[in-house]
Amino acid sequence: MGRNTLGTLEQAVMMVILALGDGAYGVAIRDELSRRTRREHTLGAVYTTLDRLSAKELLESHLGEPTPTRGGRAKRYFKLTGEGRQALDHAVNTHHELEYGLDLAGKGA
Amino acid sequence: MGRNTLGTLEQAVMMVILALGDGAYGVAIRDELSRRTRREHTLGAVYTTLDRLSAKELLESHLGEPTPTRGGRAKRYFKLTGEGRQALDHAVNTHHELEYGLDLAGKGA
DNA sequence: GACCCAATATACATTGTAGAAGAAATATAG
DNA sequence: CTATATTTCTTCTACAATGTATATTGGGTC
Repeated sequence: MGRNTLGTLEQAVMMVILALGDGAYGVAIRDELSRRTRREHTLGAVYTTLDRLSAKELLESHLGEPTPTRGGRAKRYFKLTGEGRQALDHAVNTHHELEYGLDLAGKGA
Repeated sequence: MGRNTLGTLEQAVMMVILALGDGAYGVAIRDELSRRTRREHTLGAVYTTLDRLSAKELLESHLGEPTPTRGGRAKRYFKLTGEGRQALDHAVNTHHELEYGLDLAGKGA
C-alpha cells in the first residue's frame, strides 16, 4: 500500500469531482474548479491531473454517449475509486490536523 | 503582485510555524510537522521549503543565540510575513470553498 | 468542408523529498 | 591548554513528482 500524497491541485480536482457527482467530465470539472478556486485553470492542466490520478488508480472513468448538440462529442466521466476516496479523506484530515489551534482567516461566507 | 499559489508541504510548514509561534526553527518545525502529519519528514525537505518560502518573501527569519547545551548551535527562527499570512489565508479559504457541500470522512478531533 | 466541443500529447516550471556535506557549539583526552 | 570527538543545526545538491500552458488530434453537427 503506497503512501499516496496528494498535491494541491489533485486534491482540488478530486473534491470537485465529488461535488459534481455524475456529470464530472473534463470541461465541467475545469469550470467548477475555476469557480470554487476563483482562478482560471486551463483544460490542459486539468486533464493532465486527471490522467495522473487515473494512473495512480485514485480515479476511474467511462465514456458517455455523444450529445446531439453541435460538436457534442462523447464525454469521459470521472469518479473516485475506493482508494481515491481514502487518499482524499486522509489529505483532508491532515489539513484539519494542521489547522487545529490556529486562528486563520475568517470563513464568513 | 504575483499570484502566490502554495503547495501542500508549503502550506503545512507555514501552519506549523504559526502553531509554534516563537520557537519555530528547523528541527522543531520538522518534528511538529511529522507529528501533525503522522508521517516522517526529513530535515532536508523542510529546509528546502523554508528557503523557497523565504525567497518568495512569504517567510522571514532571524538568528537566535547559541544555547549552552552540547552542540547548541544558533538556531534560525522563522515567522510569516504579512504577504505570507495572506497567501496562507487564501489557500485555506480556497480549501474550505472546495470542501463546501461535501461529506468527507471527518474523524473526531 | 467549416465549425464546435471534448480529449490527448508535449514541454517546461515549480514543488516535494532525500542524503551528504558544512558550520558552530560543548565535551573530553592527553 | 589545545586538539579532536561529538552533538546540534544548517546548507548544498540532485532528482522525482506535480503544476501549468499550448498545440494537436478526434469526433460530432451545420
